[in-house]
Amino acid sequence: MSTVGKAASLLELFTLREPEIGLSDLARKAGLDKATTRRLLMALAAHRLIEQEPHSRRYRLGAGLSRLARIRDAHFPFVRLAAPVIRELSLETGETVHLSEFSAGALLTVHVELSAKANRVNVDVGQVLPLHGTASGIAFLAASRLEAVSAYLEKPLQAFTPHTMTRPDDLVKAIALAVSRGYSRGAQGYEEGVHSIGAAILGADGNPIGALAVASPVSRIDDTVAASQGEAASRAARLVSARLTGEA
Amino acid sequence: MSTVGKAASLLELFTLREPEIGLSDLARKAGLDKATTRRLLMALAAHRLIEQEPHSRRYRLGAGLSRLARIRDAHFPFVRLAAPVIRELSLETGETVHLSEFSAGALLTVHVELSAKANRVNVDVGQVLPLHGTASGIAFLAASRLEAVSAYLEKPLQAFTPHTMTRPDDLVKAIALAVSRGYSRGAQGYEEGVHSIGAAILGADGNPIGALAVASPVSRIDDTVAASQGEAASRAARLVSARLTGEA
DNA sequence: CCAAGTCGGTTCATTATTTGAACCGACGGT
DNA sequence: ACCGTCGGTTCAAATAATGAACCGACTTGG
Repeated sequence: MSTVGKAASLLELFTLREPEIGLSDLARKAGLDKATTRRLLMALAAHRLIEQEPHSRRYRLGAGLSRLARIRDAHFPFVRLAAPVIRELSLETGETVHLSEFSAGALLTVHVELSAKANRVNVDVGQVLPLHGTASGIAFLAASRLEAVSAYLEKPLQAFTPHTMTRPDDLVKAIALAVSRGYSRGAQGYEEGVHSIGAAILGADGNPIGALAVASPVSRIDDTVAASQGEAASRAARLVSARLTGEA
Repeated sequence: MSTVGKAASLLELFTLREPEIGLSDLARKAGLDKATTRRLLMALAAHRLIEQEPHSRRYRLGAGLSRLARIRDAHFPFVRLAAPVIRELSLETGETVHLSEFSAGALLTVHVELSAKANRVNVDVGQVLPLHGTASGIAFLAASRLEAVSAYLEKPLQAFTPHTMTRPDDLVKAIALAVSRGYSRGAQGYEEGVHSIGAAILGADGNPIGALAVASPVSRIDDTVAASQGEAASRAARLVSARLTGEA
């Protein structure tokens, strides 16, 4: 792996659950030498992508990241415009709703609004969703150009649960159904017990840039509920798309 | 420079004014070879820190940055907690107010609330403020441990305008004054025509972690106005500090 | 309609940077 | 007093980064 890749991997070790990590721990988790890890951290710190807590000497993500994220957000206000719609959809359905953005061949979860119910689906910001295993992904593929879909289906597809669709034929059918309905429906393709309704969000050029999904415990879902969630999700996705392209 | 440093420099080329940049342009601005630049970009893109617009083939900051910034913000909610106070202070004073966070020996501007007035001071998110040339910096130093101040004053101090204080003695006096008043006052030390009132924001351990400042055109300021801005800034900074440490 | 300049992207021999085992001193349990 | 681990450092060996030259595809303008 390139040195830059290693440095980026270090950044990715920091999570909501573990936002501060010591040097040795970091080296172990990254599979790098301690000396190497330290050099990388110093290089990152020089650009404020990493900070070191002066007291405990542990490392954490740096202020430069907030800065860069703000520049990106000002130019590409995906989360900012979508967040209120996501919240509204979560309130309307009473379920967890998450927003994801296409990046490097997969969907990256960038915003989550959790259900108020005790029995709910929990999704973490930062989770990477495969296109073929999630409702969001199927909805995304259904909105993609045909050649992009074919290219994706040619690669081997990993199974995450016994229910994950890995045969291209099955996926083509699921995608066709999503196209006709305007939303996708999937259950337990990525995690057991989770039912999801997905809808794609389109950019100015008509190509999909992300997706949103309503995630519920399977026990709470029947066809009627699914259909109503589908309508709501589809409506929300169209609203976000419209706002992104300057309409509405 | 380390390879990682070069990659980080590439990220820093993206600004609010120029959020998308082509390969050749990027290489020129960074002073790197085109081939090198491309390799770095690919490594960054693999970790979603950079994206490439499929149509124009230009590069922009990636979604991974939003993700990392969110993790950092959840752990260290500086901007999130301070933003409403900054806005309030801006409305109260009618002037531009900016918030900065200490990082790697300087203050990094992380949030700005612009004055509604036509003649106002403009500050950009991302601007790096030196500790000795700005009111924010003096306020920060005034709240720092003495040894940290001495260490900083030992290094040579760059002059940004003819008014920049570069003699350690002058700075020690300015810092002492800021300590006694609870806020700092400075004019044109960093940019001509700008008057600033700064106040430090303290973390849980009592050490400063950043600062806020009210920035006005010098023409609008007299001692009375400055004193009232000082009181307001000091109050706002204490409120942010309290919220950060969980009080209030 | 062609020539010149640009763009994004690629190649591969040369070169410089990265790497990691061993080693500090300091700290915290037992 | 001992052991393990911490953050951090060193330097010869190994590996990854580098950049001049080259592509084909577009734009521009004479």
